[in-house]
Amino acid sequence: MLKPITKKMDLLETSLSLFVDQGIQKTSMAQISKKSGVAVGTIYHHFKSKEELIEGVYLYILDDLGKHIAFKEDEIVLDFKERFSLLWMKGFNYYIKYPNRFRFHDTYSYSPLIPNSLREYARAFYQTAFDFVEEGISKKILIDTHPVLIMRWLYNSLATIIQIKLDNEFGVTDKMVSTTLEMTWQSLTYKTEE
Amino acid sequence: MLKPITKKMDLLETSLSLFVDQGIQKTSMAQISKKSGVAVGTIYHHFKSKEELIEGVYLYILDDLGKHIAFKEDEIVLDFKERFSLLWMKGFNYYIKYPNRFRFHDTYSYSPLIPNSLREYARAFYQTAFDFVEEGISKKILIDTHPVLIMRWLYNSLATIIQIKLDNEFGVTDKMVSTTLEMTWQSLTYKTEE
Amino acid sequence: MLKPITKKMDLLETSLSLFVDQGIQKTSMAQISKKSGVAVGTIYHHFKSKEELIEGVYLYILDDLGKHIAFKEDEIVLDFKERFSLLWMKGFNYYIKYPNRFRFHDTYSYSPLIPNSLREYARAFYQTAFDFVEEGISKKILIDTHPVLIMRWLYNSLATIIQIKLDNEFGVTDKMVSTTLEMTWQSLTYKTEE
Amino acid sequence: MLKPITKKMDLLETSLSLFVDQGIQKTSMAQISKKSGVAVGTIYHHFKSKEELIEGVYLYILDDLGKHIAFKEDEIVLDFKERFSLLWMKGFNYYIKYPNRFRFHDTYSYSPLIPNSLREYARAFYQTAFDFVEEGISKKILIDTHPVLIMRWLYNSLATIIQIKLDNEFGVTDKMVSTTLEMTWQSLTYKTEE
DNA sequence: TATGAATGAGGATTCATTCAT
DNA sequence: GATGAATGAATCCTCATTCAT
Repeated sequence: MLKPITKKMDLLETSLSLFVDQGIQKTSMAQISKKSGVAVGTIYHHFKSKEELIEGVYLYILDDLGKHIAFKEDEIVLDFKERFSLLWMKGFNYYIKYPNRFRFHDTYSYSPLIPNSLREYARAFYQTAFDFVEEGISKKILIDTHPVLIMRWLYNSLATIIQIKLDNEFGVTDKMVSTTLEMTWQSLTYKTEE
Repeated sequence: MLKPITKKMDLLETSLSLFVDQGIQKTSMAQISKKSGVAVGTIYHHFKSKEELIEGVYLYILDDLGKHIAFKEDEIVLDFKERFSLLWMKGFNYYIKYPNRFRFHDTYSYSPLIPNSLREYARAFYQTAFDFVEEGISKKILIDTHPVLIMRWLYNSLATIIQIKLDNEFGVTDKMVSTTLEMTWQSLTYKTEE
Repeated sequence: MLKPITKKMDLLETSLSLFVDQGIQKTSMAQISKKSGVAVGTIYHHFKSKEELIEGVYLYILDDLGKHIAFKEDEIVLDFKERFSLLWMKGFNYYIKYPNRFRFHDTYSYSPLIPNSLREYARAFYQTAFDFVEEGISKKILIDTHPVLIMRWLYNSLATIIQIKLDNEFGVTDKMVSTTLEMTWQSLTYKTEE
Repeated sequence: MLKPITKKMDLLETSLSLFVDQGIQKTSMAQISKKSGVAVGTIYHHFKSKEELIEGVYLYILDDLGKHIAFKEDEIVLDFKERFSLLWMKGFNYYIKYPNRFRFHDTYSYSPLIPNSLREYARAFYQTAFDFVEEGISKKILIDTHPVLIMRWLYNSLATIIQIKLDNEFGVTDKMVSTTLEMTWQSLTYKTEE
């Protein structure tokens, strides 16, 4: 009963890995078939087309990311800054744990290969994070600017340090990670004194 | 005598526009030929392969961006914060003026379609900006962290507001732009509490 | 179960015929596809590239020739001259029966289109004939010279009369064929004057 | 005044060398232009088309070969066997001196790339050799068979030993060369005693 | 004559998708 | 569901030839 789910997951993981390494279009269905050990015809039982497979990968990552960063019950009670740091670190840890997923998001989120309809879906998906941001603004903890700006700023702040870590140009220390988090916090909150 | 340069530029501009609209791989040489009015064979006189054409587009943008953001003589004398704002705004204005160039950089800089050798080249190219960042750090104006982190942070701060503006989700006001610049400055200059 | 073999054979025969009539390079995969009734893509299922198809044709002929000229059990007991004539006539009959195969061998065996690795293979393949030649030399029936010289001489003697017959310049009589065989034998067995 | 002739010769030699190394069709006019240092357009001043260039190479070799093997005045007086050996050795020496010319003849004489009209021409060209062969037959020195058979036999006997020498499989000694000549003579002349 | 940029038809090859088993 | 051979449109690229300079 779990077989089909596993096979679908296998396909998603294999595709993700090939997409990230070679680019989506340079990855042929035959290649995915070969690497995953699933016959070409069988892939088409699970995904109607290559496009649907790409979307599948996109949604799969989005969905899983959502599960990982959602606040648990005991976390909801934390104060805003604590939850802010927690959210950021959860995102960070998730992407570091699954580098391919980060690469995929970072490369294809704005590419023409991802239909706009999916991006709409993603927006809805980020609602929790959105609510969190609006809570910060209304509590006058976060600066008063457009929530979308803050959302993107958050993602890009994460992306900055993760890109560096994955590029592996030099060792990224925990210090640098916490510095980046601090930079993000500093940039989004009011300075109390001159 | 300027003819060939013009033709090459035409090809670069046409390619850029198609690459950004449809994706690099979905853009065929035949399409570029048709839209640019240059025969396929002629494209191959100027660029040995599609790959070289892609690289050409990448380098062309990089080069031109460099010219636009370089400090002029009378700007060198400005104090650090002024030059910081100037540099950021130059980048912002450049990308807003040439949205396709931003889209191209933003989508393909880290894609497998751009060979690593080119990224090396880009790194050397950004040397000026790099020197500027290091000046800030050594003068204790910018926080003491890895210059590469600051460089990427700068690019991503620009990217954040430009993405929003180009996505045209809602009007981006000058206020939001200056807020973003201010966020960037704040994040890079905060004082650690003693 | 024999289907795929048949299809591969069809492709080989069609290719052979086109290669011989128009030259290998002037024969396009599209032409082979059309004449054989096999889709272009399907050809590439059986042969990874045009080059491999060419090699396939070469090896196919070589292999079949080998089967035809091998001595049967009751032939091994014949004396040397009888086996010599038999071998030569088998070669002659084979090539006359399959003129395209002769044309192919004669035109492309030494062309740059056939990789040297294949020629190595062919050499190994001719081992039987080689052994036969060496038997003749060691029995002092054939003149004492390099076996390779004799091997090529044999092939070229065959080629001479077949070329004429296929060029159809004039009727080639059985008499001429036996004369050519006799010439070959004479040239390889003459007695040096003491 | 000799310039154009030289340039034309350069082109012929360059083409010959490329044709032999890579095959005629894989050799592009651009390649010939590059290797010879003659602009593409200029090649077309000397040869109306690639086909004419190929024919030019063919005829150039044929012509030069003719000059080299023609009997000089003092050679005409030699007896038949002496002239026979002389002719054969002239052919041998010529091809060994110009291996590419041999390779070209050997590969393309019967290829579809050489139009039949040229072969007709070649036949006329070989008239001298033809006359010589007929002299031998009518004098009852050469065996009484079709002169064309003897002509081809002669060429193939030469080809045998030259192929081996050029293939460089092993050292070809003078002894082997004279053996091959002797084989040729033995095969074409009557045996006086049983 | 000499040049080489420009042309575009034609060639080899790939690949998403289908379908009979 | 699973398979993978078969398909042919579409892609990148080559190249003989022309022509303006």
